[in-house]
Amino acid sequence: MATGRTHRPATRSRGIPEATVARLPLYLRALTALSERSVPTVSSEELAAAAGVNSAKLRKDFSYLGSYGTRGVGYDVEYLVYQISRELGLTQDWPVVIVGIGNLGAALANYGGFASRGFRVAALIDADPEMTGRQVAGIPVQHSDELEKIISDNGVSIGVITTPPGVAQQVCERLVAAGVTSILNFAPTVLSVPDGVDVRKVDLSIELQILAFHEQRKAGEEAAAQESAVPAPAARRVNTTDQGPDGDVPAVMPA
Amino acid sequence: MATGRTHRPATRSRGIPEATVARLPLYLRALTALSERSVPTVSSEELAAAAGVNSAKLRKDFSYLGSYGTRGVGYDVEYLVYQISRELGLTQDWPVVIVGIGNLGAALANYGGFASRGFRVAALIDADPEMTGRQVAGIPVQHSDELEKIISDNGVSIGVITTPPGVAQQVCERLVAAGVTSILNFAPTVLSVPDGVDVRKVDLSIELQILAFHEQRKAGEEAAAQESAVPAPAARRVNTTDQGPDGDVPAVMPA
DNA sequence: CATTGTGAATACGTTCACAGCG
DNA sequence: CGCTGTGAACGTATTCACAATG
Repeated sequence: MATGRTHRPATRSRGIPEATVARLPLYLRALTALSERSVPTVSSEELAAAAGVNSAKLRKDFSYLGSYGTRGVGYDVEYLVYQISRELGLTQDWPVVIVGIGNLGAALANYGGFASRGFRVAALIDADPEMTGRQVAGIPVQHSDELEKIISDNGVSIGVITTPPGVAQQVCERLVAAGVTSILNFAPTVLSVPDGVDVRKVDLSIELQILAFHEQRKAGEEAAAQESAVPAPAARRVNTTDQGPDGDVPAVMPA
Repeated sequence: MATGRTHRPATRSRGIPEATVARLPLYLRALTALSERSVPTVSSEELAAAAGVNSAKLRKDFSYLGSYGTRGVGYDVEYLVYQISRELGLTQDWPVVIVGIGNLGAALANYGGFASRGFRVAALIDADPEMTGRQVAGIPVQHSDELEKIISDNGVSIGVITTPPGVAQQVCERLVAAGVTSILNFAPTVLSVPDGVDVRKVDLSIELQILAFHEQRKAGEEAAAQESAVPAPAARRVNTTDQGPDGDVPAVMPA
């Protein structure tokens, strides 16, 4: 078992850069909105603004898909929607299982944007017999004993893990053994999966910590800004390493 | 208003690379687990395995923080926990508000990993008068009329948006106007924020689409692999891509 | 002639490989 | 002697800037 690698590293494939792939859904969302407003064409500049990127990046991204634009004009909205959908594999149906129907699992089951775009919640699975048989978002919760059967009966290849961290690895292994090859992990754990299985993680706590880092830095800069009377043009002093008197002993807090 | 930039681009600062910052929480989590098991020291190799990265990357990351290891031995667990916590700004308390107490907001409010690590849910805010006054995770839900007052009374600088996409931008603007400078956005929208405000987004739909892309590619590779006579080892039935001879016109689906 | 598509330049991130050191 | 810390090499991503073109 390889340790939680996320993507095939070497595989040259047909080579759409990973960073580009990660932005395609963003473009698609912006394009879908335009499509709904019946906008026929859009320039790279406009679309980029709607997607929150810059236009050079967007054009480069699209260049990996092929030449779908018209010089002097822009891109045909419907056509691009289709091309990106196809590239992302959204023209087919993806049955998905959610394992762990606590607050978060239930929230995801109810999430509307799930059902759209070719993703279909094929089953909700929970280990708690209390949950079994209940309906969440109109879908019955099934017991985890059924996991393997559900996966194979429905041809599920994408699994979502919303269990407590303690059982996530174990659930992951069962999913993979049953045939799942893509996992979206909401549990705060590093999952180990065999080669060929993709894992993506969503981790609230990590996101907050990253924000805290930048927040702290901002505070440092402000403090520095006060120091000079004349507004220093670019006197960025940055939270210089001195963290007060001296870093003596920790004050560790629990996980 | 700048369009949803996520981080200061130019700012040279003291330069811990963004990629490194994003991994620090991962190291911290692994270290905390070791600390709980009273492991005194750990090598870069071991810690890297626990965090799901390779050891060269980990050592390089730590080198940006300073030289906290001992050659021939490894890293002192407690000391590293402290140094990373400090670097991330987790030695201080971060009051956080969650706006939009639907399924997801409630899930986050209940999320345990939230309260640990210096983050404290200072308030839950919802626009629905029905919700107001109810308790979620032991915290009373307050009406969004109070938003500005709550932010300033509690010195909140981090806001979490779990509203429907339609109101996310508007909520974002109120948060920013009230003094929030870091936003974690769960709504599937691009947020526009002024310079100096950080936005991070968590987007289920995007993650699934990225997985679908790779999943689709795997299917394609298999098909190719079949061409050779030898029985493909893991003949996973994969919902094969070909949606007909050629993609003629779209079949656009709603957002 | 506005806008795409893309080489070339730059910036950022990862990995290698080994000198330095406890 | 084992493991860290880090320059140098490599690879990936972003941005620039402009020639190509409908």
